[in-house]
Amino acid sequence: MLYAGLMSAVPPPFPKPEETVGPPELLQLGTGIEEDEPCLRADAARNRARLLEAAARLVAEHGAAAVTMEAVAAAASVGKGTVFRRFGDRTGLLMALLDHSEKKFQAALLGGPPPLGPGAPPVERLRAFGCAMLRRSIDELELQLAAEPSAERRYTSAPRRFLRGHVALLLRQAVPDADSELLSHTLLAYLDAALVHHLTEQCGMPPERLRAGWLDLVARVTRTERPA
Amino acid sequence: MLYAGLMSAVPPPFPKPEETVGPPELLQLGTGIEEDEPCLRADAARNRARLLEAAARLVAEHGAAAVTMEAVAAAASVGKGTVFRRFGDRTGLLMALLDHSEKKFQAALLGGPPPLGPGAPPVERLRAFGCAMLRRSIDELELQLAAEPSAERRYTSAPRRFLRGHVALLLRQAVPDADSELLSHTLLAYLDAALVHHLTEQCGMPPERLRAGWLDLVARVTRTERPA
DNA sequence: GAAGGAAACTGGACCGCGGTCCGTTTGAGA
DNA sequence: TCTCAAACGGACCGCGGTCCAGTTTCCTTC
Repeated sequence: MLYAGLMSAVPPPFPKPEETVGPPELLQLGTGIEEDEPCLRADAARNRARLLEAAARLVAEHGAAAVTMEAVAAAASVGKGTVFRRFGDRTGLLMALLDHSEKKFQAALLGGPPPLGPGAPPVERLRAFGCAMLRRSIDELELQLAAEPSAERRYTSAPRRFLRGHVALLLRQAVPDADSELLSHTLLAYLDAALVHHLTEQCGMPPERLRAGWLDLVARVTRTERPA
Repeated sequence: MLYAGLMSAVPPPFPKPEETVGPPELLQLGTGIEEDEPCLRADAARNRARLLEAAARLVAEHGAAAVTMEAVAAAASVGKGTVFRRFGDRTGLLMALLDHSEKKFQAALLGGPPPLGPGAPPVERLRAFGCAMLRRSIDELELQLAAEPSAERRYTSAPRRFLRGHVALLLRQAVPDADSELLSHTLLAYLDAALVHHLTEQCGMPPERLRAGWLDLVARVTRTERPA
């Protein structure tokens, strides 16, 4: 019984931190550029903005490892408890930092021009999706790595669920006979930030090879031919 | 400069903790059942054994979350520094706990009976490999999850490198025209402990479906037909 | 527009754990 | 027996995360 309390999901001390993106499976696109969470008290909104700005500055100046909760709180002239109340934990803060580019990407998938957005055949959209993800991963590698949730929560974060839903949707159209839910996990795994980091930084693979690998993978999984 | 020292790989305070398995890419099979690391002073070997036994007991009695370095040290009547000297960090300790089953699995791959071991056609060996991995993941889920290294080291741990080498080898035989290095990462990702945990525990998928998904994935990747 | 009260927010003391350091002890070869 | 590298152990540090007493905001009611 010594450690009994450690394992159960205890209710958080404050109501609820913040969800990075709309809860269920598909987000509703807003006006396009809205920044603040809707219902936030004036002081809370101000502190939230200051915290994000301070965190971004720390990342830019000292790298993601310098983003300790205490440092961010101090840099924003705010108490430590406030940071946790707003973002839940360190991962939540880092994910909030990535949220802007995340939202933009989701908008491009849902309403942007083809082949990334709707209008192109599904296999082509899959190809474009992977290439865009690889670009994004390479650009924001450090932050994406630092923001990686613990193993238990890795597959339940809102952005992840959205991406998976998107890929599964395209797969259902492209290969109706397959278990598109499982296949979508496989495809997304190829684009995982940690893997991309390993291959590019630690193995020295050129991004071009990763891109070619993605096109090949899509071709095999959908049993189509690789594009010319 | 405030955090300059945090990012570089500092030399460890003691010579070198311990590698879970032979360094390069392929392990050399020993007599089959050797337990201790070769050159270890008597007191060190004794403490190592006591630590592993204490850790295993803690896992069995209170779950992997109860395996804190301090608790293990105390349970083994040993200093905290000793635990770190022997195993490097928490991940190292947990991986050492998994080492026995790991070694057995590697032996089965290298010298066991087909289709897991050599002798069967490569595609068939791939199928068997995945099913065996799924079984193992499901059995040791908690420990495997707890032992997951940080994102930076996830793809460089010795067991991981071995498994990847094995899959890449089979892929080279089965689909010589593909980028088997990249494909092997994709296949291994399907068998990742965290994903298996998510699908079985959080989504409630029956293991049978995962197994079918693996067979389908292998078929697509190798451009073969699913077995009867 | 003033008053008042509940809900939300704040901030810093506090805790436990992973990881490091360094003075002390011990075991094995000469 | 002597010597010294190796191993030991516990004090120490920084960080993520929690708690709670005090403060602020906003909404309702007059």
